Amino acid sequence: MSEERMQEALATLKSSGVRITPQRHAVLEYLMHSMNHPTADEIYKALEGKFPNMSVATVYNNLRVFLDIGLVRELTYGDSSSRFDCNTTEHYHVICNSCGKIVDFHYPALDEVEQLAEQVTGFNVSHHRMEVYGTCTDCQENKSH
Amino acid sequence: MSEERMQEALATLKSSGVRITPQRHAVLEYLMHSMNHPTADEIYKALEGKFPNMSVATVYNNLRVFLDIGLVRELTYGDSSSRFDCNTTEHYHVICNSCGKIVDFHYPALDEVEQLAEQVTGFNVSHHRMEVYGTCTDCQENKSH
DNA sequence: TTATTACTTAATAATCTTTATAAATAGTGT
DNA sequence: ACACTATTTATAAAGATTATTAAGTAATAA
Repeated sequence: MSEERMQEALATLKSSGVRITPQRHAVLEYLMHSMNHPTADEIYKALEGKFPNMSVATVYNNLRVFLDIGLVRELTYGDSSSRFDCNTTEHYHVICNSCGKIVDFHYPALDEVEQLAEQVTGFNVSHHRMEVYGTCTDCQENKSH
Repeated sequence: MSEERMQEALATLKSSGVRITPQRHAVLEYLMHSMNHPTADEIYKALEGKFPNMSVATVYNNLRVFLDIGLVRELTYGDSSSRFDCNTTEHYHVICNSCGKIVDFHYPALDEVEQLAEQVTGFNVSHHRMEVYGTCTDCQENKSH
């Protein structure tokens, strides 16, 4: 299942004329298989074992390549570092105010919002993003103690 | 009109036991009267003339105070620095992919999304945010040349 | 196969935003 | 006016990201 997506992504890269290097492959693979929207640093740390000499810049470079092609999305929240999400299926995020946990949340796309925004502002709308904030179950329990 | 909001904000500060210093007053005033969701640095630069010795830290300190009291909201987008919005009336933002312009967009609050998110994830939901992205009218024109 | 070229990596420095620290200053209540 | 404490200032420090440059590596053509 996620193998398919991986093959598809590799094909997209190839057709965009992007070389598939071992480091690039590893970053993409990590993104594909990770469910927690990692930061650049988390990716870097996770691949340290496999690529002891890899530079942080390489992670950033490759993330930018993926971003440009549209393979991944960059998510910026209040905290200092960006997170990267390669889940291309439409979904929203629910974020814990207290521990920062991010949970995927499926909801029918809000097309009518985009349409109204276009009418009201004259923008040529491309997409939207939404996040819901709250306290996750773990943090709710911790607080009650 | 915005004078009322200013008075109201000052009252909120006072009742929270926060001192109203000239610098603090100026930062708040600038936020209140600015319509373009400024960054901390923009605020700093704008007040440089009036307060030649003001420190950047002062801007950040005051912004945090305002955030804690709930007078302003912090907006984090893809670009490097946070923006600050003191418009407390509920609204969403439409952001230009090309020039970064931010336009306010009024739409009935998506309460049902919050409710469903609560049910599905078990979170105790506090709020949500949404941004619509696209190309603004100016950038559409520029592209067509 | 070899050479050429362009792309990619790695190492490092630099930049930029934001936060921490400590001393000086200024508000506020008495 | 005095004392107490919050706030400002100046500076340094931290952290994330980008720029730079030299070295390495894949793709392509001769």
